[in-house]
Amino acid sequence: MPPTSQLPRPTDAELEILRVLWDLGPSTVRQVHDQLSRKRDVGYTTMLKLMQIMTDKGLLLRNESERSHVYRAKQKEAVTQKQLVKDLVSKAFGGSTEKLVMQALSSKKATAQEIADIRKLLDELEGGAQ
Amino acid sequence: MPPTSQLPRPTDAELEILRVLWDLGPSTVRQVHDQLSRKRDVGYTTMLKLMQIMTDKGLLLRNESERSHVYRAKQKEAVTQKQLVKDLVSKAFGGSTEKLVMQALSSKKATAQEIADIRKLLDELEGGAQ
DNA sequence: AGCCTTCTACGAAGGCTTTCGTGGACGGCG
DNA sequence: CGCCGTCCACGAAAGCCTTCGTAGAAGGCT
Repeated sequence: MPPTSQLPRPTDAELEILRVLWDLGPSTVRQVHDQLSRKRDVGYTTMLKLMQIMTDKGLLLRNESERSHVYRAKQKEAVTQKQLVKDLVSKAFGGSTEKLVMQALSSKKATAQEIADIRKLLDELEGGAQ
Repeated sequence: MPPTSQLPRPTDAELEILRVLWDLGPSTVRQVHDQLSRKRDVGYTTMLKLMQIMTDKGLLLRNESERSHVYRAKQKEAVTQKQLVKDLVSKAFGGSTEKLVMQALSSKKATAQEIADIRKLLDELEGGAQ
């Protein structure tokens, strides 16, 4: 409903739906349900209800011009991800993005390619900043 | 209660308490409440109830030998942080830690020092891996 | 002993999340 | 037209999160 204010953080189940919509693009409840029920046992009306609530919250947009309504994510994937990271940083890392990055990197073996990618990003950040 | 199984993900309010305990070390409800009520208006019994529930869940340990019970976090800060990052990576980044790191770095201006720290960590990772 | 303060315990309320069952509307088909 | 399958709307149930009111136990002080 609120078009201007900040959207609420999606719950786990909502995030699952968002990921399907980002992947498939605008979809009906049926399509989302078909996709999701491959991974998890979930009822059709459960999906429907969830997507209706998400529309009320402003997380999704709904096109009602066809009999089967077509839903799409209001925000792009990257925007939501950025929001979630920011939220986690503030709530679990005392606001330090660096700590989160260090924790993420040290907890997982990165490939040489990934390390190279991150180095490149660091170069760009350094170049752009100062 | 469950000593062996994986602890549940702390809620936002629980994380707030954990952060105080990691900071102060083992503390009474009174001490946690004093600390937290500087930032937020929160009742004493609310804190108490929350910390009792967290003890039931296994997030906290309680020493009852004194009249004022002394609570401490069961897991170290870094362990919980690692868990939270892993959870977010799997639920919002399709399992790609690299994507989370890129998203985190690009969304915040890092200082030269921070960039240097991260580079150092990358060096270590590379050295250790291959 | 009586009173005051501090603490834990208990329970309940209100809100949110997740799940479905049911029912009514719509459109196609025989 | 009447039936069937698909879809949306509604409401409710169960569980969890967060909050707090109240009561009882414990200890100190006079």
